[in-house]
Amino acid sequence: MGIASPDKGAVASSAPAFEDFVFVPRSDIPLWRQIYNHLVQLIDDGRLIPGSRLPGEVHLAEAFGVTRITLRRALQQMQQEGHLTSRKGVGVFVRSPPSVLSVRDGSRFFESLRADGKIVDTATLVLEEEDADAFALEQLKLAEGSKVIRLCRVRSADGQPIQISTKLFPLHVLPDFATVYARRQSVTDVFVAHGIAKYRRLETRISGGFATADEAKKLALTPGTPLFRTSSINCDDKGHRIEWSSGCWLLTSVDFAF
Amino acid sequence: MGIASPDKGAVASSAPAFEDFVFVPRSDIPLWRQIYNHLVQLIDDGRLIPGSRLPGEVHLAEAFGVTRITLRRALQQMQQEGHLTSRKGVGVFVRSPPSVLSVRDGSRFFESLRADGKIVDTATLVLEEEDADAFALEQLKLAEGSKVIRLCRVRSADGQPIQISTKLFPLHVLPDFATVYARRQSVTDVFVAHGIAKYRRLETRISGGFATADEAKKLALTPGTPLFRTSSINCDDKGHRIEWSSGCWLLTSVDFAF
DNA sequence: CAGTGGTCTAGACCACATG
DNA sequence: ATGTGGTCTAGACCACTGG
Repeated sequence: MGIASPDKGAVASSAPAFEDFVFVPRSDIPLWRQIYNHLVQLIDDGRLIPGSRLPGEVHLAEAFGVTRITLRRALQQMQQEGHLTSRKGVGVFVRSPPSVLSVRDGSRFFESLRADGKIVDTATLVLEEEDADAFALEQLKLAEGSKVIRLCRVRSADGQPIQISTKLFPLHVLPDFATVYARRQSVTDVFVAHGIAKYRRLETRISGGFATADEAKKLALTPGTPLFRTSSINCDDKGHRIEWSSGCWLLTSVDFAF
Repeated sequence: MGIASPDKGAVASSAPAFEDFVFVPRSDIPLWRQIYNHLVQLIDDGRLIPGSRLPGEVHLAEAFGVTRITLRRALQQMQQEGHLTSRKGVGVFVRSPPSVLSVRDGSRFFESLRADGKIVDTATLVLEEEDADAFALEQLKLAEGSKVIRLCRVRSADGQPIQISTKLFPLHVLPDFATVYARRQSVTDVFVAHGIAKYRRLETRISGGFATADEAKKLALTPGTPLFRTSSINCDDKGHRIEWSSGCWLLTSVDFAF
């Protein structure tokens, strides 16, 4: 499986997926669409696995017998749909999302993922205290001059990042956030450690958008790729707001259910 | 029909938006991106209004001083984001969605739209009785051999279609569906006419996808444009399922809130 | 340094919709 | 018949990444 490890040198051009393969162009379907279909098929069949590198565009174009521009039309479509990512000067990589995962109330995503046998990983990008700005004050209904905790994370399944999130918490409610979180890496555990055993969703919002350069980088996507944007507010059983959260999800990876 | 009369009058080539306009290319940003920014600006400023036609690609390319391919790169990006639609042999049309609208429980969308002063329109595409297939039986928990009513609609705001939906109803619960609906054009009124004053949402699902050729046509979009897909089930106060509904929404037009 | 993807040019032919 | 958008070719130069 030469293409499995991109760092090991051997690119997919020497892999079975692009050797002795037959590509018989038809005339009733655009060439780029046929190439697109062919590549999607390779991914669906598991002959191209997520994280692996494709042959260079020049080689691929030659293999399909088309111009580089025509080939790029196919790759571009696949990037828009989240199947591929490209890194300038490096190559094009398979970025196929691990099918669709269901999210019941926007909270316990990763249990269902683990149940599917996926290897789940959470990376903490930012964890800091700061003065609440106007937006934070409004969302968490805090008094002027309050401090908040900001937490930014990336979550991956099988090594493919599928969500980034930013959360804000009122510091005065969760004074030991940093300590507990450092030990457990779990927001729920932080709540429990502060005596908040139950909390409920006050509001959930879901909208759509397109990846900014920064989001694209963190999600290993091409800028402009469509994605879900969610934001939500949690409060404790007395109705006090204890968490504001916003996140970006791969459009093709999530299925929200309520 | 869908688009706000593109046939009427002069095209935008003779409109102020493309006369005496200055376009000074910079070297640190891709040309196509600068053209994209320029066009988006024109739409945001209201100098290009939804439904109007752009000058031909050849003329536009000349106006910007670039190749047609470079111009098309900009148009393509705008199509992906739902700002433009193209019709082969006809032209490119402004398809900017009427900002973002909030949907509280996935049901009373259009009141908020009307409150915004939008002109709302619902067109019925299909209304027929049919034998329930396996999927319909499962979703509505019907007995083998039941009949259902199928209703397909397109909803528009200010002449721009923003949603298509397909609904299934159990015929035996709503025997007078066709008659009442023909008179009122409202599903809620049909429920009321059958003694169902209150109903509740059993389940809502939201996922993402890309417009098929058929969906693209009905929504006046380019195939492959990203969109929301929703499906939901309503039941009466006794828990009997009375409606299964699925729909497609413009990604940039909706903001779901729960 | 060599190889990669990103951008751009200057042509061309086609299918399609409209008058 | 004309003009439109959709597709495709055959080149070219650049910025970036990696060894």
